[in-house]
Amino acid sequence: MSPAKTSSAPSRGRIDKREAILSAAFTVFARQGYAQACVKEIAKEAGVAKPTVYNHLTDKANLFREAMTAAADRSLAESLAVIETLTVPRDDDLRALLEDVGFRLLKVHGDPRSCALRRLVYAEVSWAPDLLDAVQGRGSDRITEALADRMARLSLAGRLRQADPVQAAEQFLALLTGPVATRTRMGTRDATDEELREVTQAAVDTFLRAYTPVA
Amino acid sequence: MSPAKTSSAPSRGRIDKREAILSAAFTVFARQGYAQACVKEIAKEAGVAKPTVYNHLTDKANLFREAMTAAADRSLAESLAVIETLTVPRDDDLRALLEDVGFRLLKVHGDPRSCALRRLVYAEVSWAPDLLDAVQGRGSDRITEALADRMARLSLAGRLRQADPVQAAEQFLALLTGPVATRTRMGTRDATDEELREVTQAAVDTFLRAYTPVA
Amino acid sequence: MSPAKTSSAPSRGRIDKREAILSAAFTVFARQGYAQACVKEIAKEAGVAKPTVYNHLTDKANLFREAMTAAADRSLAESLAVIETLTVPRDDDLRALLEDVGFRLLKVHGDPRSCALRRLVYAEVSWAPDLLDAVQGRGSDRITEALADRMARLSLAGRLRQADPVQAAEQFLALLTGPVATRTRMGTRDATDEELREVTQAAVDTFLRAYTPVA
Amino acid sequence: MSPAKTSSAPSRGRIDKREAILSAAFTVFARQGYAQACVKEIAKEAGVAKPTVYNHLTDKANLFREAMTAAADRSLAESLAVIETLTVPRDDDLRALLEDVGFRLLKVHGDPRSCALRRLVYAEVSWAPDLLDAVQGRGSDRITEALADRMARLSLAGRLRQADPVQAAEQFLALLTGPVATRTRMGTRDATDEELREVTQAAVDTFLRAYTPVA
DNA sequence: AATGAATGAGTGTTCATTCAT
DNA sequence: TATGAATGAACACTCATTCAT
Repeated sequence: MSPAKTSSAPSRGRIDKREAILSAAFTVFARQGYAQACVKEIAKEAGVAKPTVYNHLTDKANLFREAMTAAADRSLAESLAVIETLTVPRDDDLRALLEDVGFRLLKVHGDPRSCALRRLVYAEVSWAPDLLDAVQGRGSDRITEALADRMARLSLAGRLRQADPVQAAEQFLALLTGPVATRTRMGTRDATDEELREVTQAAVDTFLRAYTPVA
Repeated sequence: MSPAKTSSAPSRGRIDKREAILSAAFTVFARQGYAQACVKEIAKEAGVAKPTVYNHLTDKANLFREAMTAAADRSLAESLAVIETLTVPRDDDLRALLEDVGFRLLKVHGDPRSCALRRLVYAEVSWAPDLLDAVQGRGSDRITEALADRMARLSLAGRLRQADPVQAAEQFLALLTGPVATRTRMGTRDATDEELREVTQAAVDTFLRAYTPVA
Repeated sequence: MSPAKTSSAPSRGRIDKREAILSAAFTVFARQGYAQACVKEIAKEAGVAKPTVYNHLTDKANLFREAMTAAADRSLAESLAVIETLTVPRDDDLRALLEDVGFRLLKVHGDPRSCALRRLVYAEVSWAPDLLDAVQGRGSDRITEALADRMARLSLAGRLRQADPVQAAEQFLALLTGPVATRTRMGTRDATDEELREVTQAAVDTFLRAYTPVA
Repeated sequence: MSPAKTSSAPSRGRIDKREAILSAAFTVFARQGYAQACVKEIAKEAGVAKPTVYNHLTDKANLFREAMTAAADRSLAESLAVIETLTVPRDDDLRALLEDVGFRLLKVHGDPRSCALRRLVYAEVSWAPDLLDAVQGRGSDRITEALADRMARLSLAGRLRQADPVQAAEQFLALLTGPVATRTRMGTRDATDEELREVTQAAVDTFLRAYTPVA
């Protein structure tokens, strides 16, 4: 049997290799930053020869961009999956639901790969401003929008007061991630689940105090 | 007679030159990032020869650290000066005061040099983790603490409800800076004063809804 | 049935492909020089895949040699065809005949492909000295010899004075091509037909002054 | 005593090093051609480190140009010195004088460095067309002009017939160098002095037959 | 016989750093 | 003390060449 017949695709090997390179690239870039990372090391990490990297991805800069957007897509998908679960609750326990969603968002947000992604964008945005369109455009913005959608539904259902849903979403996210950022020393230290719970509870508490309908 | 005895300090020329180098270094690092910046260009920007940079600051890495901490000190001082003005107001207009302080904090936070500083810390923290001690230690942490002090006083004065002042400070800052970060695309776009006002008002509004005493 | 049996030769497709590769190679080598030319581009120009080039021609160096000798053969044939027309004229107009032959030799000599060929030989002769055997051996030398033959006949016929026919041929060619070389800036600029006519007339004039029988 | 006080110039070391590099560069380029030559080898030949080459000459291409023009200047100076000696002879022996000048021009022309220079210009002119302005402009053209000046004087003195002096110069040079070029296989083989004498005599003979006044 | 994919070797160029002045 | 000059190490990128299909 010839190797790599794991899938039915005609040239699965090529795709696998490309993805292996992108994944290795993200790992190395995350470890060393863009400029310090050298293509040779990325190639070694991916188990291919250096020119193969160039065959597939043209350029160090392009390699960087592709690796970043791939990582951003992964990260976004996880966050959206969490937000998906924020529906209008049947029983009265909105607080528990928000805490659950908030906690899981923080877990995704604090995931090493997410932290590395944010750090890299921040780091290299000055010479590659299109990273923002590729990463923030598919990332934070769409997260805020998705969350705003759910906030709007909660308002319509009378579970939150009438307010700009985008602003509510922004603030909910800010209350979650802001405090965590300082505590994890910008993502260089892991936060314990207890810390995350604590921050989540504080965030949800403040959020509900500000957004619970008065009636 | 030695040159440049224009001031009373024992060797003022030396100090001036050192500061010129540090300032030039921050400018260049901010423009190009650590790895892309080259000492030659920093030296040119400072108006000295390359070896002079080494005479004064031993190392590229050390030069970076010194330039960063100097910039961090400047930035921190500005923020603390703003927080200084957050006293317990005599009249009833706490909201106006918070909005004023918040707005000015955002102005400092959004200053190009502050943005560059944050970006650089984020960018290079992986290989220079002591940057955080030097920058965040003297920066965000002390800002949060200083703000927490004032929050505590407002609570004691009955102007805010009883609550953990550190948490209140963290959340106040988060409500301010979180939404601004996404809107300015991580500091790569300037925010208009109107945007800043709007975010400030929303932040203060939510903050007061959550922290006004119930009585 | 194998494809491309349009001709009677046993495997005409193969020959066609080989010639396509050689022609493409000469074009690319002429455009970029040996070292700067890359096999990939030659393959693209020939409309085949890179390994096909290797299948047919083993090596870059060999590809070069084959392309060069093919081009040299083409060029030589043209020159010889011109010299063929230099017969002993029946009427008295030797001058007109020489001018005609000279002009047509210059046209062949100044043809872009001839210029490129000369440039390439000159350029790469240091590492591929056998190019000279392949190109000059079949080129200039045989041209001189062929021309010397006709000079000898003209002497025998009493139309030129008694002299070493090889020397006469050499000098005739030198008087033609020498002045043209400088004027066309070594073949990088085209010479107008007027310029060529002028040079030819001067060459023939000098030649006839020197080689007309005294009687 | 400190080293390199051989001359009075303030920074003679720098100039020496630059010239050493240029000379080494010409040697290596002549041996290997532009593309095959590698800067590392040039540096080794010059006895300096590779970056020193870049400090002095910026670029491989620029290094090439500078080395070529320097060599062209040397070569031109030698030829002009020879032409300088072609004055109107007092006695009747114009033939001997022309043979002497012609022979010495051929020696210069056939000098290994001159041959290498011509080969390199021919080789690389396609990507560096300004080489022609730098080399032919200062080279062949000025040689032709200088020789034409002397031809004009000889005509005025009645030693040559009235004729376009530029054309006479061009043809004289062509009659000398043309035959030599083929015989030395484009400068890859040395010509013996006997061969050179022979060619010179033939050239001068033909030239005088064509340009001696009829009277 | 022809190709897509992969590779090892090698090049130009940059830059932090040191030394002699 | 400040500098011009020099260097060693490193890196992005290219290309001729080969193998499996």
